[in-house]
Amino acid sequence: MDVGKWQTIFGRYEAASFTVNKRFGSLVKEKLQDVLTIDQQMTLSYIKRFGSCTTTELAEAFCVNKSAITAIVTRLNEKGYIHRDRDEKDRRIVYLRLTEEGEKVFQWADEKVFEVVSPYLKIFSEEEIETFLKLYEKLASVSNEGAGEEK
Amino acid sequence: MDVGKWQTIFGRYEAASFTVNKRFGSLVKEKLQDVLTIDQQMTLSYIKRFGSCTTTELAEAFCVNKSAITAIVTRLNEKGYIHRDRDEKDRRIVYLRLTEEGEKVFQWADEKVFEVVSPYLKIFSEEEIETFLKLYEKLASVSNEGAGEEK
DNA sequence: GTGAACAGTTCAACTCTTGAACTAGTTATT
DNA sequence: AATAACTAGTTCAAGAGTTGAACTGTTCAC
Repeated sequence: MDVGKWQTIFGRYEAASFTVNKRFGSLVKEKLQDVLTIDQQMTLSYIKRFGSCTTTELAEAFCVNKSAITAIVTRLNEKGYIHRDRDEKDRRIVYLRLTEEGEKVFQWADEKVFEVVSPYLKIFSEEEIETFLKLYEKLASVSNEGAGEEK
Repeated sequence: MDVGKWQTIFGRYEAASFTVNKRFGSLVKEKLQDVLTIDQQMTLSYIKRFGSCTTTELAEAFCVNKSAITAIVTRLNEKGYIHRDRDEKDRRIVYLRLTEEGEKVFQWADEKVFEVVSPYLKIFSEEEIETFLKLYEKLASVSNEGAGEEK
């Protein structure tokens, strides 16, 4: 394939991801009202998935500085959704866990996001969605390689 | 398909888009250095695509309040990348256009974004990328329907 | 035991965002 | 023509997320 063709493909990808991200982002934000921001929801989601995790882990997953995570976690902690537990053996490490309240609000928020997004996924046939996800996951997987170097 | 299956699909979609967006976002940001933020780049890109546009148009496309656009445009204007031209007939309307400098910096930034993203797209076969884009564009298209109501 | 490395936090400065209040211009109504 | 209603855009205060530098504690290696 020549250069021009790749530019066309890039342009199409750019346009599609722009639209999907802005639209979904806006709908999700609206659904979560003043309870959680999108970043707060994603933070709870990540911690929930792994049971507990550290600031450093979150910073790597979110591709941001650790201080950005500290800020988000502090807000979630003030709202009573997250615990900060120091490791007994290595006292530098702080484990982040959901509180009871945090579990509840995460459940609620995840349901809301599902309600917003799933109707749009349901317009696809079972075969289409499988094909799409396989390719999207492939993209996610390669974009994740060589992840150690930056930040 | 039953509910559980849709939840699985939703989870897979959530995970893939999270990874791709965070990774690409981080790489693009790094490439654009202190010249442009991602939102500024997307704003220049949108204006470039349509030749000129208004604050209201941008706000709808980006799914944000008009005042958010005013802020971004003001910064781009201070940097000398954007003109504000009042419509002669309807003097409420302000047309936003790229300056010479704006055209140049957009060209540069678009090239940078292309350099970051295209290597990851190139791992797909021609058939795969076409299938993926068709489905992604379908998702973009349906997510864009019913766009008039909100905000 | 000292110095290097690491985990996490604090801080100032910036960008983006909202929502309310506002200016200025246009359209509709009577 | 005068008033009211609407529209385009801006300003402002407040809040969220981000960076990068400087900092506190803690652990590890020599």
